[in-house]
Amino acid sequence: MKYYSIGEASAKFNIPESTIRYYEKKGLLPLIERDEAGRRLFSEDQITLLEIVIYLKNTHMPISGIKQYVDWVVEGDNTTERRLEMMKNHKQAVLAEISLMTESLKKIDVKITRYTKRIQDRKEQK
Amino acid sequence: MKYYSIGEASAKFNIPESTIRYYEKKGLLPLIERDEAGRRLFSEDQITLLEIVIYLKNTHMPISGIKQYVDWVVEGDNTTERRLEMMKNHKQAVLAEISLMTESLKKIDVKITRYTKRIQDRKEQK
DNA sequence: TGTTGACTTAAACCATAGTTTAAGTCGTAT
DNA sequence: ATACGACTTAAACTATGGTTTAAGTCAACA
Repeated sequence: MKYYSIGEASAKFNIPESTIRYYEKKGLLPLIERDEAGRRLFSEDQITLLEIVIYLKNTHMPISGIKQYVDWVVEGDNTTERRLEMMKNHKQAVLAEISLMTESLKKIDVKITRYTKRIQDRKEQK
Repeated sequence: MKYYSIGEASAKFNIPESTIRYYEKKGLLPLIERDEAGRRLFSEDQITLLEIVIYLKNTHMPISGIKQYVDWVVEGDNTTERRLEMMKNHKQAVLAEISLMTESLKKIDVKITRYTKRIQDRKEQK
């Protein structure tokens, strides 16, 4: 079974080591083993969990929410319903945010069109 | 020409008055007039600018970026090219962010499917 | 043997984006 | 007259999500 150092985990996901340490301190990465020298050893499972943490972070779940999720994962199978509920709710929140961004982007596109025209008009004026 | 009070602007966009005051202090809402009592009076144009500020905020442009944009608007027509450039760049950033969220959401959907199956299986087990 | 390079810690520090507080001024409705 | 609601300010405060610093350990390579 392969173990990853913090440097390897950092490189794999392209996030700073300091962020990984911060996540561990916040409880998002529980039960990390250490070697004799006290260095973190990430199992495949923990790398997978880190990946999930990153997906949740990418979709703007707050640290406190990710922590709750991870706590439920550690607690085991009897939290499946709660995790399902949470992920469904989160999905709706993410879809709402994407909608808001997409709608706002339309207005930005209006600006792009207007500025482009203005610049064109000025060129033709010359 | 209609003027809006801060309360009306707040209600129109459903954002706290304190946020509007904060935006003004940060330079996102320049040239706001005042009545004799010192109360803010928002013109139609300024309401429109506030709307743009909100769209940019909805798409996660930092305050400093919005400030730059507003400064260019105030500076006038000779900043059209710079504003166009900025909006184009911002659009690309927003599209990238939406992509990242959409991709991450797929992984969350995998979780939803897995948890749903697990719960179904347990029901059938009974 | 000594000096890199990869790691460790706790604690301080930082940026961002507001929110809250406290004390005060108006205009109007009772 | 007064009390209420809508507004004003500066400054302090908060939350969030890290990043940086300083001092140290350890293994391997020259």
